Amino acid sequence: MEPFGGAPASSAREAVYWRLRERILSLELPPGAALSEKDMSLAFQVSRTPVRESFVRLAQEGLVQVLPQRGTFVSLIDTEHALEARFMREQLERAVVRLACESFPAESLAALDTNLMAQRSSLESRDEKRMFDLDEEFHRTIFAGCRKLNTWNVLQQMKTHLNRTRHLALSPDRDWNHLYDQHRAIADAIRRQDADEAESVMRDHLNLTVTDLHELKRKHPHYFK
Amino acid sequence: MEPFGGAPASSAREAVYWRLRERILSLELPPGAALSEKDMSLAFQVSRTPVRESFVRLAQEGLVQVLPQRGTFVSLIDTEHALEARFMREQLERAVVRLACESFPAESLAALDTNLMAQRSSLESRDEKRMFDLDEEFHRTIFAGCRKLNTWNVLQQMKTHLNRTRHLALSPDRDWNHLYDQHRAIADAIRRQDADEAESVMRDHLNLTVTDLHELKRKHPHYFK
DNA sequence: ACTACCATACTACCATACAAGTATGGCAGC
DNA sequence: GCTGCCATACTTGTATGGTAGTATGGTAGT
Repeated sequence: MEPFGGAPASSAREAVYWRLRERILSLELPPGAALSEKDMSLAFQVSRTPVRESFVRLAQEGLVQVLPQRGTFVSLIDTEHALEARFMREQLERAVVRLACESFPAESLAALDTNLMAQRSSLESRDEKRMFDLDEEFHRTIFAGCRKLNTWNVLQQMKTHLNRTRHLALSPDRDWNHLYDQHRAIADAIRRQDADEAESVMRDHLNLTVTDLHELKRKHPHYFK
Repeated sequence: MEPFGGAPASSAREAVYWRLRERILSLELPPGAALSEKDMSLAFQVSRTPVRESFVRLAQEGLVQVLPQRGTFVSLIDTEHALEARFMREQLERAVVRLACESFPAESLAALDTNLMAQRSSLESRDEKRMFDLDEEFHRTIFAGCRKLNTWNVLQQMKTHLNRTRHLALSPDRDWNHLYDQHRAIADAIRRQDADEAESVMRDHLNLTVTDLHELKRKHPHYFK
């Protein structure tokens, strides 16, 4: 089997789930699009059963909406939900970086330094994709050092709605240099155990990348709830 | 159909899901217990399909663990996960109550007052169950007034692991009088827009009800991971 | 007594058939 | 032309049979 490639699949259900999730988050399947168990089972060359079970998972994450006897649709982007995801992230990142200033394992601090060097490198080579991944990894490392990885994972799941808006954003070319400087400042503050400074920089850092959701909603009204 | 009652069910899948969830959270199905599609379908008088789909949902919530070709088991309580749920709740409640002090609709404030009166009433009648529900409702009202209901719902889901420990706890008879006083103090602080006071009381309030998870783990080692 | 093997009885996974509710297009009647 | 009804082609929901992998207990061989 496995007529399609590139998905981390141990079973047909997992394969379908991850493929659908990827297509939804990338807007390849836009909000409001009709999915159908039959069509998907044909497209993925599996029976309706694993497709249905993927729908159950996606519905629980709020990525699709199942209307009994009517159809299954990619859910519209919930602006309120996305805004609250942003709120939760800011509050929790600020709290965690304060924790990091109280106690942070040396190896995690070293990981931050290694990450920063890699950031500098990809900054020079203008590798935006890599810069983006290193950004995520940087923040994740802080959570890991505070033994708050479950919290990080919850945030990741909350961000799904927000992630879909990224592909809509006018992509105002983030100022990666500034982001890098802030990352350095955060790592330094953790090393100096300066909680106030760390939290302050983190707050500014997170508010630097916000996109105007209401403007996006105005530009793409049919994608939003 | 519907040979069992008391479950909010529009479909067999929903019915099985809620019934199972309830039994897991109440420890009627203890951590580690083996479930099986066949047994559950017999017990609930439905086919294996809705049972399987319930398992998918429960697995995504972390309440059960599906081992392919081996079995499905009620997951052990993850102490780390429960502790982080507590952490997230404290941080977010503190942040939200600060928000409430900046701006809070009059009707929500009235709802808090009404709730407090009901608390006083159930305090005198020693109605612990009702007191517990009013406690939840009080906190939920604060989130609602700040338009952070999604955040509240995320917290509720995070708390599932923590909820299972409540039935294990030696139930040291909460000091409902003290909790009531704190609720009053929080509502007053919101009314006076005193953010520092509100956050401070909220912090103490949340830390009042913590149970020692590590001691529970020592007493019931086979229930924990 | 101990070990390796194998039949058997499980398990979850998947495909398929059937049931039941819903939207839609055409047609009869007005 | 317009309205109401109904056949039909959808949709998801449920039941069931077969497949493949896994744990287990008994047995033959050492």
